Amino acid sequence: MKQSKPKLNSIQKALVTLLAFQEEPRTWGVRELASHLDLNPATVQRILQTLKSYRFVDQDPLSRQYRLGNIFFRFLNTLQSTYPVTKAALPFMKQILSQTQETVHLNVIEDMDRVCVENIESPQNLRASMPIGNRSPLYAGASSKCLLAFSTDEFIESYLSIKKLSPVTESTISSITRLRTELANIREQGYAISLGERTSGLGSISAPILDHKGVLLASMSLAIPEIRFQDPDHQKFCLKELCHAAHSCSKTMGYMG
Amino acid sequence: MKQSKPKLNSIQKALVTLLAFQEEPRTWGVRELASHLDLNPATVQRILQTLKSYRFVDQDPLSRQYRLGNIFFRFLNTLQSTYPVTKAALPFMKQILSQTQETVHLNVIEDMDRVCVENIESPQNLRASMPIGNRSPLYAGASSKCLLAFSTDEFIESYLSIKKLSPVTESTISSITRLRTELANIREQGYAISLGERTSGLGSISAPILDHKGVLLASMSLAIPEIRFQDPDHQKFCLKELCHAAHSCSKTMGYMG
DNA sequence: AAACGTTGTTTATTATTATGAAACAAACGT
DNA sequence: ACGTTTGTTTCATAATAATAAACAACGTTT
Repeated sequence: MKQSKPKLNSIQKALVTLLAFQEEPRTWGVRELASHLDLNPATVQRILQTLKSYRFVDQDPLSRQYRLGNIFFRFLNTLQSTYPVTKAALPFMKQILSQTQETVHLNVIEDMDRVCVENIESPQNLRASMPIGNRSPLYAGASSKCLLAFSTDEFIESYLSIKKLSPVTESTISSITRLRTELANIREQGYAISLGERTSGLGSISAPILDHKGVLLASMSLAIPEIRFQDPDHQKFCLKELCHAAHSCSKTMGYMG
Repeated sequence: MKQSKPKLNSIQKALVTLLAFQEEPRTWGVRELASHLDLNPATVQRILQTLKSYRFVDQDPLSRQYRLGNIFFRFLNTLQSTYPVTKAALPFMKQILSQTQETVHLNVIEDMDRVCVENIESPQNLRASMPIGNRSPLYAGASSKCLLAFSTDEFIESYLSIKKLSPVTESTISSITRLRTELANIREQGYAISLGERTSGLGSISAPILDHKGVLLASMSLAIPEIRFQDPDHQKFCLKELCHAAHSCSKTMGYMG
């Protein structure tokens, strides 16, 4: 439910309509969606028809309900070739996988959240999963904290002033002062570590990828099941390899630290 | 360059603008894009500003050029949870991976092309890659041919009447009559096999996933480097496991063959 | 340095365009 | 057979987007 009337133009209405499909329920009827967005059903109807004709949405012939069109799968291709980080990081990620045998993933900040933009899953039977598109708040998990820690001070401050630290699991950091010292630590040591902050039983190590100006581009991370995460030798090895790879990748992006 | 004036409304113009980012070059200036789409620069300017405010596009602060916004990464998440096939197929794909150690991928038809919607890469050093969003024509490669073979006759006919069989590699099928007999074969035996039709040195096996009405939902495929593909035992084993898994998945989707 | 040719962006007017209440049609549940 | 819901279409009206032209900010060339 949108509050009041912010007077959207037709394109904005179309985009808001598309965004609605990211929420639950992920299929909508015309009137249902119209009242959710506080728009006229006829308007939503016409918008959906237009979106449908360009395959941005699909309509189930039976239920007549609308859902997101799989044209979006195609944009993924474009994204990955448009963003230089992803392409640059992939070989390093493969290298880490073959060395550590753990799930590697790459994350960026998108609208004050962490979003996974690339991944390679561990071949082991017990492995962590981290699908592309996966999202979490910037205070939960190593990848998230690493991204936040290496952001600009302005961003960190605005983030901390806006966001409430609502716990994701029982291990999630819930105090702002604890988060601040944690971020300082991460900047100091150059990597982030967490266990079960986002998913219970899942450990994670993360290091930043920086560009020629030292500006944060992404975080490269390993997601490791707790049972292997708690083996000190394995953790130490993973940490060393990850930091090395992330640093090499940063150098590829022009960073000279 | 668009021909003539099909009189698009504003939403259509916005969608066409988004679609332009799938083409090369993948970053656009306002005037450049305007002349490409045969639209007024001011119009494109306003559209881009709107798209930018919703993060459907990003603007490079330095070059002022526009590129696709990584909000699209998020839609991927939604897609994969919206389409029941993807969710249903994943466990079977993992199973095949652990049995065959080869890259598994899932494909659907999108606007007369094959598009990869899910994948798990082989852990081996020599492995085939098949990223999500990857696209190919429906006549090149096992996954593509399998999708086409199990489509409706109407679709096949309209496809063959519209598309030209332009070779992707030197092994690509380039004769319509040969393609027809190939499709009949695939329907007969229930799976498709190819070697180097889309990528030289890459073999592929594919089987369809059907719903309760026997309608095609997707094709599940193995992508195998030629050196292992040409081991008859390995190929036979992969084929058996893939067909078994695809059939089990079809049953999950309600198919009773 | 000055003139030029590019950009991206803004402005103001006109006419096209989207809008929304109501009507319609089809499906479902009772 | 009824009422209720759905998706969809209609059409007069009002709001919106389109357009050409001007503006501002760079780079390059003269």
